Amino acid sequence: MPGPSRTAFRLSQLGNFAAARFAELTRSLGLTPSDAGVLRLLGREPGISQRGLADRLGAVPSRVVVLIDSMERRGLVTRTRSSTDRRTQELTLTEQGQHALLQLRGLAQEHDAAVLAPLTQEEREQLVALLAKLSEGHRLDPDVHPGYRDSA
Amino acid sequence: MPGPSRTAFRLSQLGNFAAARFAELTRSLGLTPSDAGVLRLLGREPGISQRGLADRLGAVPSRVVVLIDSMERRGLVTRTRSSTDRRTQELTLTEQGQHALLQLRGLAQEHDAAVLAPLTQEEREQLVALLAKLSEGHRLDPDVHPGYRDSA
DNA sequence: TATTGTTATACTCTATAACTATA
DNA sequence: TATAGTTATAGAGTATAACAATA
Repeated sequence: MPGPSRTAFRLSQLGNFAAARFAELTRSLGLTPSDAGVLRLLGREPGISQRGLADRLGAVPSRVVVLIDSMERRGLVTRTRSSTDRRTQELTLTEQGQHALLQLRGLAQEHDAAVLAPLTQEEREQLVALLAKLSEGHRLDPDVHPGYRDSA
Repeated sequence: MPGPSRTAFRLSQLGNFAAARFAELTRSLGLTPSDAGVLRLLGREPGISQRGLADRLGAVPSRVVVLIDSMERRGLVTRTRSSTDRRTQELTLTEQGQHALLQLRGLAQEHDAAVLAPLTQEEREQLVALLAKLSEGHRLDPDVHPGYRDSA
């Protein structure tokens, strides 16, 4: 009666649970999950263009415009025209943006602990290894969480 | 440099990946992920009311109305007024709905195999056990995939 | 001509609130 | 008075398409 084929379902269900909890935490910093994704990426690739960001996020350029509009308004990122190609905007984190990123990383650790709480230390290590292997097998970008998109 | 606190992120990323792939499969049956959730639940609890379905899904009653409207139009479910309480609608799968549910289960198995492909048989069993423990620890409903909702 | 970013617009999904009918 | 279901409406989030500036 337990039935086969429940593992992917469970994975997806737990992933959704974890994402929802994390979204809640980000909101406590005044951020949306999308904001958090941009902060993470800009922390790793400062100076990236909007087009580059769109490609990394798997988003459409117009989506990046409204996203960056909002984050710029809130003082998290700055746009500066590239001197070598004046069509492109170079995106960088402000000090406030870097501060938000640090806070975010702190929350991510608490979040991790909360999500993994039901497991023993040994089980956590097993899980880490298994998820890493799955991620690599499916060629998922370690820095990007699509958050919604179809996988096509 | 690898940094801590990436497990929940990975879980969420992989869950999203799995959900997106499955959504793609359901579309090949002409179903949305929401449809799939209703089919699963109605398969297990035939005759449930719209209110009961809303509670199980964690959705609002008006959401169930449009969902069932659409599925009824497509011949997947029927509404029948309860004879004991004529306010409530009893929801049941049509033959076509049951057929769709069977197809869905077949797809779920293929999906499972594809998602778990990077792992050995032993690793898969480990993963199943770990995810089950996590699910139980967080009291997730084994039949319901919220798909979006905040976890509050 | 092609590309970056922008704007205007529309679509999808979901929720809130007001309403009807039964209880 | 309370509950099941419905309708009408609005909001958030995202995409598509037309456009301006620059290459």
